[in-house]
Amino acid sequence: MSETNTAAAAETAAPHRYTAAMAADIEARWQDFWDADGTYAAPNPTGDLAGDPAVAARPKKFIMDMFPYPSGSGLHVGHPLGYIATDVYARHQRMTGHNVLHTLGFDAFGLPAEQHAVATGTHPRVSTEAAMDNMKRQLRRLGLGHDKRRSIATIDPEYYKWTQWIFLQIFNSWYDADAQKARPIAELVAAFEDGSREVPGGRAWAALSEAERADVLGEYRLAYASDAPVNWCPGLGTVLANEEVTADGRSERGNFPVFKSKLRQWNMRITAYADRLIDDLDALDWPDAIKLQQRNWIGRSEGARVDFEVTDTDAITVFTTRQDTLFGATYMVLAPEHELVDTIVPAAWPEGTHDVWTGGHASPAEAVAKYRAFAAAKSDVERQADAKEKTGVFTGAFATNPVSGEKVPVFIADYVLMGYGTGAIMAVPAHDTRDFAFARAFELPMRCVVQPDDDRGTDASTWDDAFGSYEAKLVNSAGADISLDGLGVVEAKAKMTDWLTERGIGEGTVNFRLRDWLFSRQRYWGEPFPIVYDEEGIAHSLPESMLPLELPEVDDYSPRTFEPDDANTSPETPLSRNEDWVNVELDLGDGVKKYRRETNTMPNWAGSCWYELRYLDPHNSDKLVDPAIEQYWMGPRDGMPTGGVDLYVGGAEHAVLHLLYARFWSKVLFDLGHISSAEPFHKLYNQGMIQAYVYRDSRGFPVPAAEVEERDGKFFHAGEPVKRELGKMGKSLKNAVTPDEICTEYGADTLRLYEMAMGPLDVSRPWDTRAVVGQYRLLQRLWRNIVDEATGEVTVTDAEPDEATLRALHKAIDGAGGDLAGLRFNTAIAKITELNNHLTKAGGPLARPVAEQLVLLIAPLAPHIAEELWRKLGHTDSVVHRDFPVADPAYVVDEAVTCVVQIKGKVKARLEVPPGISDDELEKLALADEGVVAALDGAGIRKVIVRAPKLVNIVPA
RNA sequence: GCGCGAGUGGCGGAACGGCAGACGCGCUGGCUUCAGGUGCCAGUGUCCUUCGGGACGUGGGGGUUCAAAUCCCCCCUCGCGCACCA
Repeated sequence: MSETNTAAAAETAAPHRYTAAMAADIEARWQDFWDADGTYAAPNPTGDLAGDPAVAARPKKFIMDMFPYPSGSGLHVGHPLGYIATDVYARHQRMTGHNVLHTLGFDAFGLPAEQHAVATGTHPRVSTEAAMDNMKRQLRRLGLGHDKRRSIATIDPEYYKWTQWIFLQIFNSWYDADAQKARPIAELVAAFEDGSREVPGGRAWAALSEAERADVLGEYRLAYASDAPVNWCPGLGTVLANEEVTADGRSERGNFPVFKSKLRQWNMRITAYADRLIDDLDALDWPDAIKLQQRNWIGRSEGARVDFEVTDTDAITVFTTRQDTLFGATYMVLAPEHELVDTIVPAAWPEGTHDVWTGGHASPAEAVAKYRAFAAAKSDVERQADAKEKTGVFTGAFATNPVSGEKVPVFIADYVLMGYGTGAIMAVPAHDTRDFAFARAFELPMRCVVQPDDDRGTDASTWDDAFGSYEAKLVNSAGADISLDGLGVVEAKAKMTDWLTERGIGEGTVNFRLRDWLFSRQRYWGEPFPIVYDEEGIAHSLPESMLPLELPEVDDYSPRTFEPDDANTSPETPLSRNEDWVNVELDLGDGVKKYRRETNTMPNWAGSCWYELRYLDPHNSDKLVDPAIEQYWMGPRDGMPTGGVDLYVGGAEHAVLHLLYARFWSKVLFDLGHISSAEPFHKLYNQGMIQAYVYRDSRGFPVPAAEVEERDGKFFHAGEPVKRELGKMGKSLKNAVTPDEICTEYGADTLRLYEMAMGPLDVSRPWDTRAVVGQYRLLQRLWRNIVDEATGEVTVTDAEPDEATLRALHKAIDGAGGDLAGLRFNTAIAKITELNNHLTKAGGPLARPVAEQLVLLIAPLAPHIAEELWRKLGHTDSVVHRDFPVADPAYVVDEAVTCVVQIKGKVKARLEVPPGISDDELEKLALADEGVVAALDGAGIRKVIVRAPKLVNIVPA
């Protein structure tokens, strides 16, 4: 259908038919009304957003979407799926006695906005604000019931003042491992001063210089600068967090290669919270898949540290989860970057060193140097690609296996990563796939120490792969001081750990895959760090009174980018070009001094780490959020021990980025007493993606989907056959459909219904513009059931509704109400449609209560038409705050139900019976039924199963 | 490779272990209309049918059960996540 057709229909059809033009008029009027009326304002218990105390006294519901990134290309119909869903849910909750907070802000700092700005030559603030205005217009057209007073944008200085404030809270805190919580750094300083805590290094606090003190504190702060290797992406000109690097070593944005580079960067000590981030998942109502992803990302491994002596003074410490296999450790591997490598390498190869081990090099020093250079030159991409081929070289050194006393060779190899564990492993080739492959390549001995449960035997040299099962018993594991033979893996681990601990050569320990969060970026479009450096280079935090530290206006905001493949480059921060801003004279409490500002900016995750809190109290200039307000909306309560947002809807792609960072910040703020909920989001729901067909021509290029014609199941564009596949919706695939065009064609209520009716919210499914008309017809029939198309007058009567109609009505109320509360919008719509079809078929004017309940029933889904009909029915208030209909149980059951009579599970007869019929009575009726008697054909009856009133199953003898 | 999740008409999808295919699209026929479109009414899983009805049917194979789309085992296909993490 085209726009002209709809317009033509409007001319020729009945003058008061529900058309796209009428929908547009109704929708615009009610959107204006809601804005003017403040219909969706949610009252706070106190402060500038306090309101009706009766509403504020209700149970609260805080319903949130993952806020959008203002993209220059605007929205397609896939974007608002989640926003419509939360809006429908919020409206239903509002109609069932809740004080509902529902709003939407913008996540507006970050790379894409900056790239767009660079590409178009406009300042990111200008292009971002234009994009936000456009998106606000598109979203308003959908009739979303947002409390607009609470909307925020992360780029507003009044917002990022508090992002900076939280950064300073984190900077000025340390993690007290004994108390298992963050505490102010001042308390640590006090403990150092009074000697209640020993200063690392053993010197007195008073004896340390200011720089030395800063270094010590840097080891404790939850936000700290360090020189650790980071992910450097020359193509983007910035460093990236681990979470922003793909599995094949490329940047998630832009797909450029990423290199490991030692650069001084800011980090957040999220690893201090690793245990709590795992443990607290249990209390959250999140999809299991997301919880699992977070658990895997944090990667908690229980195992042991073990020391292997190499020289009289040095030992290699390894982390292993298989301390039970220590007797099978036949060699060791250090990461190429391991600092011990330099000290253990001997001057010459030991007598008779295998050629495979030396790599053909004349001396260990040469071999190691060559291999290190080889490994360092590899990008992460290459390293991934080469994962199957094991490379490495012998260091010339031997270490002592502490349990067998055996001398084992020490290698360096890039399959051992410096960033995990201790950067060193004991290799047990018989029981680890990677060690097995390496041992094969380097002709190293393998010793079986866990008896395989298959028929491969205990001679590991004959095996095809390593044996890693835990369901087996230890063998060949008896030494002078300890024997594990005959023990299961679990017992053997415990025994070995105890033995190591007693000897002081190891201990049980836990390792995490999670690394600290790299928090600085070399970009312009982000929050500046509220940090300055004095002339000694010591970092100082700005006092709260100097916040917000505004992003300076600059002429050149472009990042300095490089050849994507050139690892020998280093980042340059755009802010550093701005000498006037960088060099400042400030009084930080000890007189005016010269300082240099930090010129990195925060990653775009910063603003989204805490925005739920600012929705609560968006205009508070003294506090992040008023405690009473935070307590009301976020505080722990019955059934929700951690507190948090009641429903958070968004895509699953944020499983380990935003959702992990936000949980971390919540925990720090909670520890420091600023908020009452240690978790930001109690219930998380991942909506599926709206997919779209992509049509490609013979060269594989996408052609505009709107211009494709279908003939006999084949597809053509401009006469040429094209291939159809299912993909994402978007401009690049030429298949984007915008909400604007659907609103113009049918109206926002139709769009809302269609998106909700397509299928379950959490499942992805293809968009089909042709099918939208189905929901348009529903609204037309709804309208026609209440309004005379010729006169525009309401047609309801004061006559009593008939029994069948009441039953249809109350069944729909019962079913749809439960479905809306359970986010099952597709079946809710099906039930309302069924009711409406019943009413249409019944014909004649509706009884007033039926019409009114019908309007209230559909109000959460199609709010504009509901408001209009409600007004036409003579009401002067809005449906938004009306009570959702309540089903009368007397009418929810049918007058008569169809009972099926089965013989051996196959339906043979149907009986109309009263719903209250007893099992005995039903069985008699069933056995007396003619069809049943005929089907049984005189056969005896072995058993009869009766489930009154719906089923009888007869099992013949 | 490891770990999750999903396979139901032409399509999107419904089905507390109890009538498979609700609801919608599409399609077929009819009414309205000069006509197209809109709107309205009826039909629409497959096969057979003497038009009463009957048989088969939820990716494939096995099992549990009076009864399986639903629970269990094996296999196939697709999607997602992780991926040298010791």
